[in-house]
Amino acid sequence: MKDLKVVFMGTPDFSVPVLNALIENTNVSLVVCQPDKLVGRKQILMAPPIKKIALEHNIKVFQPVKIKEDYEEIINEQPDIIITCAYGQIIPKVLLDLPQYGCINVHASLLPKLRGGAPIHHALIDGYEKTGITIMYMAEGMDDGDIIAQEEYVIKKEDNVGILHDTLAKMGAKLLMETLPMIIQGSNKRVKQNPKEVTFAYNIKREEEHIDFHDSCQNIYNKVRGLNPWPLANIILDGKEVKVLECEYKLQQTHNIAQVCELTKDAIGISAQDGIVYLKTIKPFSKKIMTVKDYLNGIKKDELLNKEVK
RNA sequence: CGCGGGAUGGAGCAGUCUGGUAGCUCGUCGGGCUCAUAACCCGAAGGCCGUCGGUUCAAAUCCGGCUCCCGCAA
Repeated sequence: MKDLKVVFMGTPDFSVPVLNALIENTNVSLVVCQPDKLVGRKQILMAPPIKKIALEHNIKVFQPVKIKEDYEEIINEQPDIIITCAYGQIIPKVLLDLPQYGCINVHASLLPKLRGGAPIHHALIDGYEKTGITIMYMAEGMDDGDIIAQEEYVIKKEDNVGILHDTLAKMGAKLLMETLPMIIQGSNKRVKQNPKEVTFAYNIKREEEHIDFHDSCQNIYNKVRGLNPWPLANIILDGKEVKVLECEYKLQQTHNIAQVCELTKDAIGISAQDGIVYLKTIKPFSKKIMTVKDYLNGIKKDELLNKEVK
């Protein structure tokens, strides 16, 4: 496959293993990613992870603001195949029809489940038992193209976004490499998505990061791990925003929902709809991430008990 | 100059307004109690209070410069 001329389109860390695998096994002639972004308090211009990899390998980089209007450079490249993975923009039809082997996407879910930009987060937040990787042909709609191959991953209780992200990223690179030869030979499967099974995984909105303790323990637990390590679930504790990184829970009868109902040596217990959620690792306002054990060392416990949590 | 929070033994904090002995909850080490312990009791070590300068008889504390960390907004 060394002579296969590939245009790769991707942006964040998730697409790094895929790009690395492609660089190793094919001829990646152009990398397309989102423009550099201003990040942080100091508004430093940061290049996407994919761009750094490309530059290290002396591969051309193209960063159109709107791929919909600005795609000449890709057409001029005359790729045999276009491979995308978490690129972040809808690819125009002109490009979909361009390469002889088509446009292939690596998506982090078992399509047609979890179409959209945040499939890893939603797999956890929405309580899926399994998720995985889909290799697919791209179509004009969002993640609605025909499926070529899938690999399943059974979600473990202790998984969070960080673990799932890294696992699926590697799985995606591996599955793509296994599937690619078949695509070139034309021996691959091609299955339409069942419209009845479609679910969506839209990007996380700010208000979705907040925990409502009137919810069930299981849902709260899923939200906490489904937002860790980024962007983190938050609560208002004693009037200040606190981010929650890790928690446990115990199902039992509760009254006075959304109150600090129990303080142990290393956890803050908050009553939820069907039990108590124990905060284990948090990030208090303006502070660094710390265990609740450390946090409790620095406060007066009587003042926290029975406080309302929003 | 976008808005705000912060820096104090190894950890998390109080003390700063109102200048005058370095405090609290842990951890560590030693000893005791106990069948035993992450429990309890006794004891110890460990700090240039972020940094540089100023005011003062005296600065963690007041004034000014700087560095670094965190959240929001983008």
